[in-house]
Amino acid sequence: MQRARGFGEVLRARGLRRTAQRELVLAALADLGHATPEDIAGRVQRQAPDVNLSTVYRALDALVEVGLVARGHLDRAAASYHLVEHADHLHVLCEGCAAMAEVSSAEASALAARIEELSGFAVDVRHLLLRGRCPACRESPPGS
Amino acid sequence: MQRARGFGEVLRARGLRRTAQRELVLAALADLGHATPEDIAGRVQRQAPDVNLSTVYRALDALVEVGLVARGHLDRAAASYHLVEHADHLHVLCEGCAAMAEVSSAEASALAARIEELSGFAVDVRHLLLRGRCPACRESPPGS
DNA sequence: GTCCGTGCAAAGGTTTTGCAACCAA
DNA sequence: TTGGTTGCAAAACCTTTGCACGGAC
Repeated sequence: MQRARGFGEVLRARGLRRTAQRELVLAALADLGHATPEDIAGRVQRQAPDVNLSTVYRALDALVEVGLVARGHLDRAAASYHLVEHADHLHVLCEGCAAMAEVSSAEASALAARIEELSGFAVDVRHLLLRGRCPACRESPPGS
Repeated sequence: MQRARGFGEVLRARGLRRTAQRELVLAALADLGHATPEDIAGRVQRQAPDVNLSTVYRALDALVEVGLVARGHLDRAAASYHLVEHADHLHVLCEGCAAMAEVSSAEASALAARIEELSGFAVDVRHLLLRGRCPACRESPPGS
């Protein structure tokens, strides 16, 4: 697992520690792509049943803080996490059926540049989650 | 208040009713711009103290359903709502200091067109919420 | 009169926190 | 040894739901 290289240093540089639980969370994310904390906990617990859900939350916070993991919001209820290195594409979630499409984040770089020009804000388009309707659901609008 | 014109019809067309509470929620959103359900309830309760928070949630659901209000997510904890008619610009939230910039949503139309071309998904860029760092916070990165 | 909407209170689901034991450095 | 990390359980938090009453149409 090459990804683990550097992992310890990144954490230590912020006074955080490398632990088995945090590695398992990272491995689960590599497996799952996008996942909620509960998904991740389920995956982690297949290897280490004693890992607590709150540990997963804390591990995710730590990993987001050091920049290895990004957080998104799929819906009102549950947060969604994914590896930053997996985020070379932006995601489009269908509001009708929850299907997900992926588009190269390069497509958004022009927008990011324009926003920076206009507002001075640096936008990170690698972690962009857009909402829309997939081809199938476009034919059956929300208020039907 | 011109906005209220048509409000009743829009609701009735879906078998919903025009009520004082729903008008107050709409007025609160017009006042506040972006707001969480709790913000809205607070604003509404200045005029009508008996309006319950759960009524605000239900009113927001109804208004989202008829297309007058849009829902976003500012952070993990609380949902954010705003008037659709107020959504002719996309929002950029600073992850450092929570400052918000607004950019014409026309800037994103090229991206939306490209995504549709690539994936078939219709993306609604009027309600886009981006995350980034404002000019001031860019100088003090998250892990400092 | 009918049926939707409301207030209240209770439940639901997600996330956070306090604390003692544990472990990485 | 030191101080961050974990598991457990309880709490906090946001949101939804059941029910009887009230109001829109």
